[in-house]
Amino acid sequence: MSDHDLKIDELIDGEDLTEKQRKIIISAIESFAEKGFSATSTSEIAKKAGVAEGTIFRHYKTKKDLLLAIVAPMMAKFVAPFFIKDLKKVLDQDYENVEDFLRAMLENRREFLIKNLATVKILVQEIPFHPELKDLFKEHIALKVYALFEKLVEHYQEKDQIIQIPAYSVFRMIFSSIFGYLIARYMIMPEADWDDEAETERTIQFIMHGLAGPNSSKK
Amino acid sequence: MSDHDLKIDELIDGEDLTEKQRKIIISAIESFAEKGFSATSTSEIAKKAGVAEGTIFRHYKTKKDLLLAIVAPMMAKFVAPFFIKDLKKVLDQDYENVEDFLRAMLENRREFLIKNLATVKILVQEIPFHPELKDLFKEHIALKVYALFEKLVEHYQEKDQIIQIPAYSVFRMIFSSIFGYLIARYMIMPEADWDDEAETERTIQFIMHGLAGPNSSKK
Amino acid sequence: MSDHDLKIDELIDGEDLTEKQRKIIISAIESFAEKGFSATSTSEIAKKAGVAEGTIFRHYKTKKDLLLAIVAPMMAKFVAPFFIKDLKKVLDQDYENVEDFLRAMLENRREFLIKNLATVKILVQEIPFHPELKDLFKEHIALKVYALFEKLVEHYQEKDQIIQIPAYSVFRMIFSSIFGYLIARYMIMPEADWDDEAETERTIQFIMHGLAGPNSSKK
Amino acid sequence: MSDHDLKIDELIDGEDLTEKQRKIIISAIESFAEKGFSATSTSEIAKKAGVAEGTIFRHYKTKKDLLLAIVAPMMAKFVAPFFIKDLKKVLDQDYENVEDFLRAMLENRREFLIKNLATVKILVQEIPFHPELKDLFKEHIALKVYALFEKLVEHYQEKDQIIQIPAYSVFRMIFSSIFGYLIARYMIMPEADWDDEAETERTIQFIMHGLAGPNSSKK
DNA sequence: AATGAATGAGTATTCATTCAT
DNA sequence: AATGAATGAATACTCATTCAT
Repeated sequence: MSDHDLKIDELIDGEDLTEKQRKIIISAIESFAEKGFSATSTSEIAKKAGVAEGTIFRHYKTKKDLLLAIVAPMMAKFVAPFFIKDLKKVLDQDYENVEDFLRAMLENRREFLIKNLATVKILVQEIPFHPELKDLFKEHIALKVYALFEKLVEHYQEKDQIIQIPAYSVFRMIFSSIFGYLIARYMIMPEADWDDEAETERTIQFIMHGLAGPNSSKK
Repeated sequence: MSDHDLKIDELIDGEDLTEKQRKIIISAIESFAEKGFSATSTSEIAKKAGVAEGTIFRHYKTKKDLLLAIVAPMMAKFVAPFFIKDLKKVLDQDYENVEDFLRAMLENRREFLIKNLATVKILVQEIPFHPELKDLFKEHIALKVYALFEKLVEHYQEKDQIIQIPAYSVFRMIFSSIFGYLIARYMIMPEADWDDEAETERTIQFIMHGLAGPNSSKK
Repeated sequence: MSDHDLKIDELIDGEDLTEKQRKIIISAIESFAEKGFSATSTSEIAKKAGVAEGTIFRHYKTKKDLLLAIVAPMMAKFVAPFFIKDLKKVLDQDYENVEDFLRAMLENRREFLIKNLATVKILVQEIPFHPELKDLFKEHIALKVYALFEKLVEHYQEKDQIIQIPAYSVFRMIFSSIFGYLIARYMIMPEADWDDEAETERTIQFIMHGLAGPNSSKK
Repeated sequence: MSDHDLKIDELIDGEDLTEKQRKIIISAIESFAEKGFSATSTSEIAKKAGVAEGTIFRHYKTKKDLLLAIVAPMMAKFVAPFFIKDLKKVLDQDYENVEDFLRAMLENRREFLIKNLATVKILVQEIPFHPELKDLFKEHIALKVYALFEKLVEHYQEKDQIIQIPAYSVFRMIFSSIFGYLIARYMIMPEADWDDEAETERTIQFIMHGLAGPNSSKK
């Protein structure tokens, strides 16, 4: 189910990193997530990674390069593949109805979030301050993901499973609901006592009925 | 409709601020929103405000105090009043159905966002890094707003306008949908060409049907 | 016995000081003694004195003027008078022998020290860094005190109570012994359990025998 | 005679210091001695040493650490060894009488002072403001030096060369007299025209007779 | 006489980055 | 590849002093 998600290690090992490089990346992820990019000093990262300050700059020309080295592959390797694989399944009738698709997507994103919590935090927090990140994000999400998603919506709209509203509105609503849930669950109130199964189901049903429109009970 | 929202100026003038103090606050809001709290230097704020750097510290003992002076009153003065006033209206039958209430709330928050865009950006971006902010937020939202909201949900659930699921789930879904919309509209893609009226309506309908559940067409 | 020593208050009231001025001086003495002149900030003094920062500078043009206002009168008013009065007594045969003179001087300086501990501390600590202070000190000690002291030594040398060595050597030895005692007693180890009477006597005897020379037992 | 005293250079080279570190220490000693610790700025030290200001903080985490790096080894390496070596000589009958011991000690401390004048000045001036320094000093002087000194006094008291008064009184008197002399000679009035040989002799004789008591001529 | 807001130079310390080893 | 000493600009914050009220 989540075989298309890689572990952090895989992310990092993907390119041939030295042991030191791995330690630097891991330390940087921890610190960036905890205190923010610009509140984290390179000397702090070096200390936590157990390497000399100079070593960081041997591998990453600037501190910002280090940030990009953490955040860019996440966008490149993980966001896109998911939708591409899953869209195929939808079109190939693997998911006969929206509900199954939503459930699959939610669980898939949940696993991704759990594995990449820190990195996602960094991404979300730093995007507003770094135009390059914004551009990277737009490129990956807007052009690759959203384009596919649009077809998917049309697919279900033809089957009358989704109300006739613009695809971008559907996208926004699904996105808001699923990520609203995951963010609350894993980033805002991870310490609360969640009944994951029930909450997931409610979220799916909320989206389902919301998108089905007034004739939802006809089904 | 939005007479209970104050302008930034009012916020700032609320307490007797000197002219210099006002300039400092305004400059700080601008810079914090644009580059983030810790990437903004006090010398930069001073320069932009046209005051000496020392002047900042005469009024705000630390840079963090300056942040709190910006963010704290927003939570104290704006978040709470809205719900308290509107809840009354609901219980006094001013809003006979959920739909009217949601619409009022969405418009009210929209106006608030438009007026306080920068400050809200700062709040959202800095909350993860400052436990005091998190605490302030919890205190205001969780204790004051959420408690009232719960009653409201029960009120509509008794009238069968909302499906029988836990209030916190309802809260999360409404919150996700409305703020998902507003954030996309004003913070992520403000430059896009939005049909506000239609989009608002779709969002309201999405929530309405989502919360009405399978029997929504009965109505 | 100590009627020629004035209290701090008198020192301060000597010149007509306003209430605020008095508080400033007292606060400054405390802080200068505790942390040193240059480690003490004027704002700190103002706070401790309960006055506005500007008030200090209304009375004392600079921080250094404040230091001088504390230290200068002590030298002017206290160091000189003592010796002048006591020298007269010696020459008038009030003290027939060295011993009585030494005892009187030690007790007199002890009282002075106890009353002006903080101010003396400041004087001692700051003299090395302020040439004006050094000059003031030399003027008072070297020219007034030492000159008189020289006569006194000669007086006792003529009476064969003091060995025939240069007056400045005698001065140095007496000074070292008495102030060595008082400094140890009141500044270095004030918390120790001192038998003042015995220790005073030992010090006097030490000086007496030291200055009497090899024939001291003849007496 | 003074082979157990090391030069500043040795002090500094003792631990492996880089060239820059040496320059920093030397500049700091000069400035601290001249203007006092807290009136000396790190930028001033850096400039005088010809290094970047940051370099100071690479080697000494804080300005105070720099002070301790200067003052602590002086206490550790120089104060203790002297007495230990010399005490042995006394007990081994190398110094048959007090006079020889005093003379040796005075000359030894004189050489030490001449070589370490600036550092001693710093120590003396800063001790009142830094409890850690006071503690270090007490540890070295009180526990190591004084304890040995006590035995020495008893040794001579048994031989009837020193009057029967408490060892701490003897200690104080010798200390006052010798350091009173050295301080006057090298720190207060170094510019005066001193006849060192005669003055030393007078000081020794003063102590000798002072401690011998009334029966001093019996000898 | 007294205030306290305002200043700009200065403070100790940290920063990201470079470079010789 | 890795180090860590070295840097100089930047950092948040403090300073003594001025001045309009």
